[in-house]
Parts: sequence; structure tokens; C-alpha cells
Amino acid sequence: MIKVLLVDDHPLFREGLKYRLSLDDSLEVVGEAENGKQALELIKSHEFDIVLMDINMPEMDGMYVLELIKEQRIDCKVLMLSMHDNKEYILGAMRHGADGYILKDVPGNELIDAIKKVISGKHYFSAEVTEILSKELAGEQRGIVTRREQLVLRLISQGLNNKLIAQELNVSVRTVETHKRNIKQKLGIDSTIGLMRYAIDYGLDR
Amino acid sequence: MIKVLLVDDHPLFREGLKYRLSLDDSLEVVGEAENGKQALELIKSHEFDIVLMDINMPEMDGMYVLELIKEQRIDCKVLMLSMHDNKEYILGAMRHGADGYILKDVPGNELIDAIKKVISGKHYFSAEVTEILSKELAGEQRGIVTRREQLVLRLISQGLNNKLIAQELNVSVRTVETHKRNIKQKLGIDSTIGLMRYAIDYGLDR
DNA sequence: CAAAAACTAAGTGTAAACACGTAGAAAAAA
DNA sequence: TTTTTTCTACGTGTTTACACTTAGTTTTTG
Repeated sequence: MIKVLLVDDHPLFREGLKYRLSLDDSLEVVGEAENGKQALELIKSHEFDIVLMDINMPEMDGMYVLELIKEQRIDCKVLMLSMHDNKEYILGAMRHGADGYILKDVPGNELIDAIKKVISGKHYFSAEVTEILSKELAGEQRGIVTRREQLVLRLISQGLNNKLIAQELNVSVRTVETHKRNIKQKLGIDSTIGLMRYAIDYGLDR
Repeated sequence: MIKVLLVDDHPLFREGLKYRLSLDDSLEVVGEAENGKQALELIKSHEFDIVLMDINMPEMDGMYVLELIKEQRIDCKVLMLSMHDNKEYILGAMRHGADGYILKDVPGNELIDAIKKVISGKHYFSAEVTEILSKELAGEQRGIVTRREQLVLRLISQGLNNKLIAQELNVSVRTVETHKRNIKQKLGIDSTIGLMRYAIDYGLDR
């Protein structure tokens, strides 16, 4: 029996997932959390075979939880669920060692397939995701926004100016400027406001 | 038996809803659509007591379908489901005669309550929604952004700088600056980036 | 360990944005 | 038709952002 932890901030969505998974006899949802914090507590106190987790959540997002799980080498697969098929998320999730990444608009049976693949030790990325990735790789690593750059992007999207971003990250304004310049170059965007739009569109804004 | 039509572009979410509604004996999901177009066809060819519909969908969004249903006086309640608690959406839905508006992150039982209230001829707006509305009304018309200012907001949200906005509107940069200053004052926002966030949050960005 | 990538940061000059005030012309409302 | 609002725009001074370059340090990777 595969023990599943569901992490998503929408109760209705969780209920739906739970129901869908209950249709398969080899799966069992043994835990639910509505944010990263709760998830982390559960993961520390219980054992799960796999965590199905949304990326965008209030109170600690899924990406961070993923990072912690993998850093601490907790023996548990992590399958990221997301509304967004954006590069940054997907690459971010891969960088942090996610075992899979699927979009929320896949049919239920694909989700089950994904879980089983992941449990069997493989990775699973849904078609749209691999599409994005292949495009990314075809471009030979153009556009890979680094961790620090992602942080800067997030702070930009929160409305902070360079000075405040610098304070937040404990670096100089010049460093922030450099990061911004590099991000712009990588993404082919030429204004802060454009960066903000990008960050918001691709859900980096929290 | 209340005949329900589900309209949402996420199969998993639909499945979840369907399951949740199946737990109540007086409800029956007799139709599903994954976009506004499909929904409209179904509504024209079949009879439903209530339509549960997402606002954001590809291929004709829910707001437009709502508009058509109400314009054509189709005898069918419409309960809008949304991820977003933004003013523009909520006010827009009300303006077009939605029978209710609830956020996707409500628990399943609240959704069932909402359906029944709506079917009985009442309106239903979830707590967060009425909160937003009351704030809006309490503000006694502060923050009325004029037509021109709305245009500026939209262009800001698209990532244009002052010069480009000026070109787009055939006015001087100084005028754009003035508009921006006025908008900020009206909305109590003190950065361009904040304006952008506002515009996107409130759906002005297209 | 060596090489590459990422992170840091500075110099210097230019461009854009912002604050605050003011104000005429056009359009809408009373 | 007055009155009010909206749209337009300038002056002036300050702050912030951007371009383009260079480069040391740390971290990651092969």
C-alpha cells in the first residue's frame, strides 16, 4: 500500500484528489496538509511513501518544502503538482530533486501513473513539462535563472526597489543591479516592469 | 433532483467536485464542460438547474458565458467558482447577474450550502467575497479610477514604461506621469510595481 | 584539483522615474 | 449654462534605474 501525503491549499482540490486516488487499491491517502508548514510537521512525525504537493501555497510554498525534504534526505518521493508550466518552476523543482512534476490539468489516470512510476524509482514529468524542458535544453542553457536571481525576481515582483532588495539580501545595490541585468539578458526582457510581469505571470511572486 | 452542470478546465478539479456533490442525494452532475464554448453548447441543448463555473478558462471564459446566459434569460442559476477574490471579478460577476460567487478554497460543505441557497432563489457569496464587497462600498467611491487612468493602468500591467505608454495613448510622457501620480494617490499605492500588481490582481490586464 | 558557474561589487555616465506644484482646455454633470 | 471632473502638460529638482565594463571571491561540477 502506497502511503500518500496530499499538500494543497484548496480543500476542494484535495477532496477531489483523495477521491480519485481512492479508486486505485494500491494507494492510500494517509495525510493531508494545506500549507508547507503543516506538511513539514507531518513529514517529520510520520512516514509517507510519496508527497503530492502544490507549489503555490500560503505559509511556506511547496518548493521550499521540497528543498528541505531533499536536503535532509528524508526517504520520501516528492511529486510536484502545479497550475503553471513555467520554466522556472520546473527547473527549480528539478534542481531541488523533485521526483516528478505534473500539471494540475492532467487527467486522473495520468496522475496515478505518475505516482507509480515515481514510487518505482523513476522520474515522471508530464508531456507539457518535458516539452518546456526540451525547448529549454535545445536553447543550450540559455535562460537558466539561478537561485539568487530567482530571489531577486521574487522581491522585484513584490514591489521592492533595488535598495530594498539589497537590504533584504544583505548585498550591495550594485549586486542587485548586476543580478537584474543578468536576469534581463537571460530572459530577453528589458525593463524592471517587464521582469515584474514575468514574475507574476509565472507565479514567482511569493 | 438538482441537475448540475460543471464547467472547469481542470479534469482533476471537476472529478473532485463531482465526487463531492455525489455525496449529497439531492444533487446530480448531469453535464461537464472544460471551457466556455462547450458549456454554452450544453446549456443550449440541455436543461440544467444550476451551472457551477470557473471564471478563468481557455476558449471563452466563464464571465462571458455568464453574460450570455443571463442576457438570453436562460432559466438556469449560475454559481461562479473562482481562485481569485478580486474586486473586478466579483463586481463583474454581480453586474452580469451571477447568482453566487464562491472561492475555490472553501470546504465542500459550504459549496453544497451555496448551491442549495442559490437553487432556492437566494444569492450566495462566500465570506471573503462579501468582505471585499463591503470594503468596496464602505470606501464611498474613493478610488474611482477614470477611463484614461484605467488605460494607463492596463498599459503599465503589460510592462510598458512611461515613454511607450505615452506613445500608445498619443500624449506626452508628462501626462502619463500625471496619470500615474493620480492613480497612485487614489489607490493609496506608492510604486509602479504596486500599480502593476493591482492591475493584474484586479483583472485589468487585457 | 582544476575549470566553470555563480555571487559579489565597483566606476562612470546616461536615462528614466518620481515628487510636488500649477494650470489651461475639453468633456461631463448638475 | 454654470460647475465640476477629467485630460492634458510643463517646471524644477531629486532619486532611482540602466548600460557597459571589469573583477575578486565563493561554490559547484567534472
